Amino acid sequence: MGANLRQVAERAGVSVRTVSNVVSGFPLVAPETRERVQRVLDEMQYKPNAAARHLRGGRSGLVALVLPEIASPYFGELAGHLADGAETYEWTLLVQQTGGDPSRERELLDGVRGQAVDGLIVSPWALSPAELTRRPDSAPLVLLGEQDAEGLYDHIAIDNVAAAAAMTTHLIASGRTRIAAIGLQPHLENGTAARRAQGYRQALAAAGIPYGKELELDVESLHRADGAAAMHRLLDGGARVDAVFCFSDQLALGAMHVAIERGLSVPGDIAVAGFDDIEDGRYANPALTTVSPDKAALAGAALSCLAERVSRRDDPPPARRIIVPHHLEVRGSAPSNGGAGQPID
Amino acid sequence: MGANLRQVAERAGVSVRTVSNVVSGFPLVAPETRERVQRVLDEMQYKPNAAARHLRGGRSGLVALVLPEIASPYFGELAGHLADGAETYEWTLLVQQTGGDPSRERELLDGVRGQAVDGLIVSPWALSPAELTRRPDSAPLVLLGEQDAEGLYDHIAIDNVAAAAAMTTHLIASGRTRIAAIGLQPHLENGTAARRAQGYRQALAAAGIPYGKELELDVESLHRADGAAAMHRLLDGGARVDAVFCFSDQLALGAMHVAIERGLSVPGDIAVAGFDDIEDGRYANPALTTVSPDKAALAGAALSCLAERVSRRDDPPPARRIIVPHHLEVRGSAPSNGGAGQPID
DNA sequence: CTCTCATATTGCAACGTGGCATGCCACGTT
DNA sequence: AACGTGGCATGCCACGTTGCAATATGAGAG
Repeated sequence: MGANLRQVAERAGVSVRTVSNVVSGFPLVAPETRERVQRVLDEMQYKPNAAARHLRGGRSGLVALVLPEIASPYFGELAGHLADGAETYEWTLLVQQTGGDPSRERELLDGVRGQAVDGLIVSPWALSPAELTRRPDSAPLVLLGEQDAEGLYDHIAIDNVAAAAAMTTHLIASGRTRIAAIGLQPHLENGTAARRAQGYRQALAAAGIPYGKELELDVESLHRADGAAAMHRLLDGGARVDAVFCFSDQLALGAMHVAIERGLSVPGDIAVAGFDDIEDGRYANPALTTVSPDKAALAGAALSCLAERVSRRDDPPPARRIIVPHHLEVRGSAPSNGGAGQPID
Repeated sequence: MGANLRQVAERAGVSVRTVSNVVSGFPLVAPETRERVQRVLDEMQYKPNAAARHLRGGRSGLVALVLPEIASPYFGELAGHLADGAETYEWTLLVQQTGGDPSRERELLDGVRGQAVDGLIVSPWALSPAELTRRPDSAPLVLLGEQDAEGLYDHIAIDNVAAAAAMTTHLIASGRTRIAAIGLQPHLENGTAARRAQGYRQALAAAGIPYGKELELDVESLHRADGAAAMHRLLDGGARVDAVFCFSDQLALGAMHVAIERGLSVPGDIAVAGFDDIEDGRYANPALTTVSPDKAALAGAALSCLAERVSRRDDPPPARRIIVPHHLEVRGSAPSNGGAGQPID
């Protein structure tokens, strides 16, 4: 077990307080005292007790990451950036999965581990803006993803409408006209899918291409299996289609798998585009064209926002809406130049 | 902020101790007192203070997961199982990435966040067994993956030798004879790659197929890019090859991507097999044949081992070696029946 | 030689909880 | 009536740390 301040103080022949001063770098300590105490600290391998510090100072050094599931590649990559970045602030990242369960989301928002965290980074799934407001005042919180909770919390996201429109425009420019969308989630209020759908429709409208229900497919969640199932529905439905824009890479990989399994050529018969730029997509066959959000920037902004909010708890700044850059990553599954064959019936 | 015991006690007209007794379910409390106190607790939304409990009781309710990187799909899926399972023990999972850096691994083993965790679940990368022993006595630890630290710590793993042999035998049975291996890591001492290589060679030897250096490819790490690079080296080397067994799914996906990019048919010209059964492989094109470890069992065993070790800190049980089941997941990239064309030169 | 000031060190208290020992009361027994 | 018993409630303390205020020491100025 590590030694505590009292034991070090005894051995060094000074008071506990002085040892504490040395440890915390308080300037008013005589150089020789500091040196002697430091030697004893090293000798006894003193490690500050986190529990005591937390109790005394109210800071735990923990930040909770609340998300639907860590096994999802997008969240995994994001968590990686967050865990790395957290070190800058001397924070440790703690993972809380909600599994998309609203009651669990609510519970975690109210208090993760008995308020023992300095802040929360939350990626909401099922909770509506209204429910987010019903939160008892506890640890600071930043939201990942655009929310309609404008003015209540900081939220960090890319411009989903613009990104979806850009991707749709890219598909149109490459010669596609029958572009389906997979990934609408009408039963959810978190707004992300709705925004992507909005960008998709905007771009179609701008190009004078009609859009409608038969090319818009709902999904329950964003797993590959959902994308696969949606693709089956789409192809079974008999609608003419020469491109599919999926609102996540996982959906896209599922959809593309089914397309190929059913004998279609990608991108020859049908182009496939995704959203998120997860590592899998880069090495898929063909490689997946996708919207690439700057995940490092997303993580960095979330952390710096949270840090500011933690340091100014008495005088909280107004909630901010931070837009992080994104770009299109054009790869084989939906290349720029045609590559399109005839739309299939 | 949440109310504390003292405030609740005042409001309820009892002592702090009695409130504490109610909270902790101590039996010697009169039913009516209990009820009254409980009502006040609910009213004031009392939430126990984790820092104080930790300081008093020495339990933090935190378990650290120490791994190379959370963004890696295998670890992401594992972390998901661990985070779910941790709830059974009222633990919260905390993520520490080492990035494969030995000094960082050492540092984290010595003390995560100032000993503030109840235990550690560690997936070592670069540390040798010898270095693992040089650990100051602190929080209990279980290792993921087979280690040569026999007798020192619990370690939970699948039988890597048997699994690799089984996959190699499967490839042989499907008619392949020139089977390359991608994923050896001679510079690492953690032993996992070495064990898989051992199983691979055993199976080849058992089938009377010679093996040698020109079909065994080293990698620096286990990313898709490493698999891709190795595949380029293999194909550029000009060796005849009709199958590739990669020691991780990520390597396999990278390798398969390159094979297809370079115009080979998978599995026609070359079969590809992986290891880990990550979700990506299931939806790859073609779907990836792989060794599937029972990740839920792995996570469950790690947690239950750790829990036992935590509860018996004074009387620690001997270190155990737990083998978790695995099975072959045969899919399109290396099917059972031939599908093999001629080996390429 | 004393007063002041800056530097250096210290003791006390408190953060919220739970273990321990003890106090108190009512009731039943001798 | 005195005593024992068991149910219930409470006060004190310690866990390790740090903020605050107070004190000790030495140097320099008047």
